[in-house]
Amino acid sequence: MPRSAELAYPPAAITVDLVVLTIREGELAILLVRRGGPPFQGKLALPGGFVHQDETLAQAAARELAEETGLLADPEVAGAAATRDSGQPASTRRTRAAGLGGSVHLEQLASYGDPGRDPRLRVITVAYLALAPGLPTPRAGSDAADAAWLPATTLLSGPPDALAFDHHQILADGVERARAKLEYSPLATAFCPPEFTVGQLRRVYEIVWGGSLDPRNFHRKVTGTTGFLIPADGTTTGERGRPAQLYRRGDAVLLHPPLLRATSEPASG
Amino acid sequence: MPRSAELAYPPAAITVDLVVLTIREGELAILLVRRGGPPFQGKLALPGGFVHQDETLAQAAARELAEETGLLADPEVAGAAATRDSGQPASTRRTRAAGLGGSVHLEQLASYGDPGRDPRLRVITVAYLALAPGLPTPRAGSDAADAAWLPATTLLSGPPDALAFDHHQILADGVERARAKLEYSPLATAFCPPEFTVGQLRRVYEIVWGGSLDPRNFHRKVTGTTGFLIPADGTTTGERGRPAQLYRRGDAVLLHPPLLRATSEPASG
DNA sequence: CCAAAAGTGTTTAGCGTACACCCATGA
DNA sequence: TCATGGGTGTACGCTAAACACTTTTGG
Repeated sequence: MPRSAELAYPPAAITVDLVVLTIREGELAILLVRRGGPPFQGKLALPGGFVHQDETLAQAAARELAEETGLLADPEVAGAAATRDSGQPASTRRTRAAGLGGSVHLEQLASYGDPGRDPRLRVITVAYLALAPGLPTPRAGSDAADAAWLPATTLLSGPPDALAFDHHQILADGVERARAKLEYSPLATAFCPPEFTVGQLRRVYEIVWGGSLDPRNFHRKVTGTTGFLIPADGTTTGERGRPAQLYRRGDAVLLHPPLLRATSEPASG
Repeated sequence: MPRSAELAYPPAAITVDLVVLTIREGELAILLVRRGGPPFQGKLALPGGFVHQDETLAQAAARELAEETGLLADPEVAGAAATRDSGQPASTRRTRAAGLGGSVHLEQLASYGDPGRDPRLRVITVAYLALAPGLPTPRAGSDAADAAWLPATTLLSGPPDALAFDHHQILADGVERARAKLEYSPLATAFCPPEFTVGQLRRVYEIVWGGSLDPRNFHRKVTGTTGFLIPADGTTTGERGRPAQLYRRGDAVLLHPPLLRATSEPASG
């Protein structure tokens, strides 16, 4: 009857870990840091850190994201207002304004708390998934001197112990979440700059899903889904081929009907 | 730089809370307990408790579920093998064999950790969603003397402070997860006994989604989706109308294509 | 002119929807 | 015989897939 044992709880630490995905050089890339101390010294790991006493989980994730990338996040879940940049704890780090995308998509992924996942003490980590437009610099924030973008698919097919802790599993869950949400949400626009073309958006789908889509049908599909895309003024220029209409992401939060990947997908897994 | 402050972490407690859903008397019902002590004394709350030192989050959820309902769970996420009934901590509670469903669907829902959600101390709770076949008794486990099944939709439309803590939000998230997963997964079978008819399955969809479905088209749809249903020997008898073929849940984990609710759903939310 | 990318039109096949219809049982 | 629920057949409309075709740029 643990219910009666008030306040007598087993000690544990709470951290947030970030699966930060972007698209770089035609590949799905993830932000990783190299650990400077034990455990798993020298190994690659997801960026993250302890949750402070006075902040929500979403605020902690947004703070870590700002510290590692200099990007401002736009949390979607848990309803917490973590976009406010005041009330930050005294830190020498200034949260740099978002370079390309205005704000980054940030949502809670899942929690991981197996005993022994951290050899030092019981640590429960709440993983967050962040999607950002392609960042040109391999390391953005000065706080993340050891941060680097690595190809996500290469890591996924590699050995699980290439990453510290259970971060390989967290990465796999994050990529799978992103792949799934492209189907029924306008999440792909989070990988794009504020104004983008249908072709750019299609390339996002192709890279994340790992296939090819018919440009003509894709164009009709996304432009025909109300709330997905809003035409912006102007077209591309200086590119090869015919100039393309620019779009902004619409206010739709769900796609009806969804874009389905691989109709030949087996019904049983 | 919290990274260098090893082991100097803010103290917090980790709990699991359960959104246990079933279908009783033609309604979606949730298992709630009445709190016997502060805070929120006398209020209804989700069943739950502290995570023990030597157990995974999924194991903690399965243990709490067994203590509250006497049902054995079948965790699906986080890959943890919590189905083993050996290695349980010394407890006077025997996990009673599942009465109707063999095992209960159990999956991680989300984590909630706003500062102040528990006035006593910082508590991060990992919520789990459990789906069970209709239980005839309003209270199953002797450990849950104050447990009762309440209509979920009534609670959802009621005031948020009818439940303790942020449990109204957790309940809402759990119900929404269940509703969404009926579309693209065979999850509805978790509300059914091991052998069931297409009509029973359809009633699950109608109750959870809150509408009516064409019995003829529903029948063709679910029987035509490979891996969803496996015909069992025998048919129903003693019921009104023509006897119905019995089915068992298949091994499909995803439904392709999904069953869509409300084609008239607005594209923007 | 040619290559490349954007965008439109058209055909066809598959699926969801609506509903007519038959089947098998209890009362 | 009737009511009730199970199950099949069929016509219609919408959508996705496939692909021919035009448009508009850079080289």
